[in-house]
This record gives sequence, C-alpha cells and structure tokens, in this order.
Amino acid sequence: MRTADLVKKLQIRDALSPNEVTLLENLISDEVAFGRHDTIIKEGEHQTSSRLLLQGWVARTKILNDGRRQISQIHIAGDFVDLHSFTLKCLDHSIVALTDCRLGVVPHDALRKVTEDQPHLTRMLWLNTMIDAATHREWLTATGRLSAQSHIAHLICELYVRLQSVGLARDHRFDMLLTQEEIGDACGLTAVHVNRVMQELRARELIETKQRSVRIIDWDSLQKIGEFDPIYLNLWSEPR
Amino acid sequence: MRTADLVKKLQIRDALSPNEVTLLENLISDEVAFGRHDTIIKEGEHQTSSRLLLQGWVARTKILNDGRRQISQIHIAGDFVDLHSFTLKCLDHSIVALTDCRLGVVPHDALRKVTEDQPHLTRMLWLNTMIDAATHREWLTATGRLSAQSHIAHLICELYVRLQSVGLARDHRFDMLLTQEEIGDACGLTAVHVNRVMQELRARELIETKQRSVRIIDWDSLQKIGEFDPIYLNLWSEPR
DNA sequence: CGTCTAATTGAGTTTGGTCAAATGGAGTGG
DNA sequence: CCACTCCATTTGACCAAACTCAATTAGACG
Repeated sequence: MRTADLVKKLQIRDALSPNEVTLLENLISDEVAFGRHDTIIKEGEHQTSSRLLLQGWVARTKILNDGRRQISQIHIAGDFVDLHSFTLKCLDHSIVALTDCRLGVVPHDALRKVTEDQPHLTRMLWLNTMIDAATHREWLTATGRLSAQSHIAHLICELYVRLQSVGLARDHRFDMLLTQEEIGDACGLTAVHVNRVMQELRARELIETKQRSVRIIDWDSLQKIGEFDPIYLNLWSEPR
Repeated sequence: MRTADLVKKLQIRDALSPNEVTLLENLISDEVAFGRHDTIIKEGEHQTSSRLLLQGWVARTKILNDGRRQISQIHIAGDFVDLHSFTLKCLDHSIVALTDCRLGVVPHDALRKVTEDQPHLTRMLWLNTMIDAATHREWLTATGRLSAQSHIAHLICELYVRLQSVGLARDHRFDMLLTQEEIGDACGLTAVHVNRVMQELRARELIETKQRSVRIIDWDSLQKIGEFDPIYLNLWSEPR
C-alpha cells in the first residue's frame, strides 16, 4: 500500500478508521518519479494537486538574490511535501529532490471532497501541516539562537527521531542523505563550516560517520548539546 | 463586531458568505485582556480553546536553556494567535503580550463543529494557519541567509504590509510596538546590534523614526535591501 | 526631581565566512 | 586493471559581521 508510511505517521497522532485508511489510499491518482537535484515544484507555480513522498528525500528551498539557498524543510517517506498548496494554491518556495524519489499525486479536488465529507480526516491532514509549521518554528529558533555545533546536533537528532518513528532507522543509525553543502543550506551555514563542526562532533565522540551513514554514539549528550526536545514533532496519540 | 479584522483578513484571500461571517462572530465565547509582558499561553500546556487577537500586539516565543529567546511570529489584530492549538492540542512555544491586548476565546468544540458543517470555512481557517507557516519559512530564510541589515529591513516591510492590509497603517507609516530587544529576538540578533543597524537604516535615509513611530522614506530601496516579496502573505483572492 | 526602561556608545572578542587549493572515493571507459 | 572524471570532503590562511560587557544618555512618567 503506497500510503503505508503516511498512515503510520498519522496513526502515531490519532487512530484512523479502516474507512479513512482506504480513503487515503484512494487519494493518489498518479505516481511520479524524479531524479536527484530535479525540481519537483517551482516557486510561484499554481498548483491543482499535492504530492505525497513515497520514497527518497526531498527539500523545500528558497533562493535568494545572490543565489544563496535556504532549506526550510526536509521530507522523508510518508510526508506530504506540499499539502499546504491545497489552501495556498501557489507556493512561496520550490521543492527539490535530494535523492532519486517517487511521489504520489493527490488532486486538490479529492482533498476538497475530504473536507466536505470527512471532518476527522480533514483535521488529521490539517494536523499534518501544523507539525510542518512546528518544525519551521523549531528550525527558526535553532537558526536564530543556537551555535553551529548545537544546530547540527539538533538536525541530526530530528532526522533520527523522524526516520525512526516511521521505521526507517533504528539503533541510533541512519543514512544521512544530505551533503555537507545541504546541511549548510538547512542550518544557514557554509559547507566549509559544516565540515569543521562535523569533525568536532566526531572528535567529541558524539557521532561516527562512515560515508553517508551516521551512528549516534552518545544520544543523551547529542540531544543535550542540540537542545533537542521532540515535543514539536507531536509524537503522541490524542483525539483530534 | 469583534471579528471585523479577522473577516477583513480572510476576505482578502476569498469571499465569505454572510452566514460564514455570522458563524465566525459566534465562535467567540469569551473575551480576555492581558497586560504588556504577560504570558498568555505557556509552552506545553494542554489547550481546549484558541484565541483571536482583537487588539494589541502579541508574539510567539521560544526560550533556550541559557535564557535567550527567539520570537517566531508577531501577531496583530485579526490574527489567531494559536489556531494551531486546535489540532496540536499542546503548543511547542509560549505566547506573550507585547502590548496590552484583548483576545477573543474560541473553544475547540466550536471549531470542531465548523470542521463538521462548514467545509469552506474550515479551509479558510486552515489557510490562515498556512499563511502563518509561510511566514515562518520566510523568517527562517531571512534568519539563515540575510545580513542583519537586510533582515531588519525585511521585518519592517512585512509589518507595514500586514498592518496596512487590515487598515492599521498607511502612507508608509506605522507604530513600531517592538523594542530593539524584541526586534533582536525576532531576527536572532542582539539588541546592541539591532541598534547599530537601525542607525544605519536611518543614516541611509531608508526609514525615519520618532519615538515608536516608523516612517518608511524609501519603500522601493527598503524592499530591495530586505529582499521583501509579499507573495508569502498570500494577499490575493482565489477560490479556496 | 527621581525612577525606570530603552536606546546608545565604545573597546575588544569570537564565531563563522571567504577564497583557493588539495585530497579522497565512487563510478566509467579503455 | 588502470587512468580519468566528477563530486564531496577537507585543509589553510585570512577576514568580517555580529557578539560581549560595561557604561552612558535620553525619554516618559509619577
């Protein structure tokens, strides 16, 4: 089932009825694939459907006048990469593939129908976008007030918890599919500085990296240094 | 009518029926007042209602371990300060009064009823939270990638456009109800540096300040320096 | 006139940026 | 199997934007 990861993600926050699970699956009208570095959605284009990430990693990015870039969100399987285009219609940022990836296309008409017939499912989708917004606030705080080292520690903690919560990571290990350049774009740092900070994190024996794979050696310290508290990810069940 | 500013804000994005306008007004069960610096909602508390700002300025804030603070959003009349607590139930940040202010209390039960009976109004409220999220992204980009000067220019442009869009400012003038300390907390800067940057903006004759009031002398240049493009505020009408 | 808060100034420091080059690894074609 | 290429990572030397700390000044208010 293509929506398995999404269902898992939502079920962490509140139970879905079998009917709702089926409805979700039927939302997908089409499936599309993109290669690494491809632009999935260009900033400013009018949208008539949203996309659910089925496989791979994707980022939301803004480009500044001088060409510098800010990544405002990193998506993994089970994330809607642009559910917000359902109400906004037109995005303020681009969406790019960080790896080769597959996405399910969900027409806005189908989502509109959900808002007409399925109040609980509507609230769950709304919740999904609210967790994105909470993540934006957390990143803003990290970018505005944390040191580079704390910020990168925070990012590593977040990626691990999110991957782990949908079953894509365990034992404090995961595949880091971001280059140091991309980590810099996510944290508002330069690639050179990211490199130095990562060396420091390894020297302090907080993490270990082998090529693209990361192992968190000392979770408690990493979490503390990154001031990481997963409350913003809303990982508990509650009637919504 | 207490929801006049909210209605104005929503009507910019899509027409509301007379029935919807009435329903909005009836959402408010109660009215509360807070003094400057009061905490309206403390991070982590479970919520059973949301609050609509009727008068004054309010901020969303996160506090770090060492006591430093990040403001993630500034609210003016007509803004829901915590509509996101409807789906999240529990906020990842606090909400504090920047000035004396009045708020309308909207019980989650009433919002739930809206999601059951009023799909269009539901989408409009969802849109409202999506504009908050778009603002978070814009701030994140500004914090991560803009110079202090550009960032503060951007903030001034945003505040002016938002105030102007609900009729609370015109002629490129508005009352800046933030201290330099608070501007720093919003931009991830220290108050001392904000002070120096503001002096620079005045010296370049981009803005003029008299006590708390700001006049934008050269809108085009300020907008350019701040890389301010109001697209993220979604100030156009479209069927939602 | 005294108090309180916010704004301003000065001197010295630090974090992270810039620029340019070197290294390392994975994949490719001969 | 070996050069070659393409990225990404790493290193070094130097720089600058923003921070720190500690005073001082200015306004608003009672």
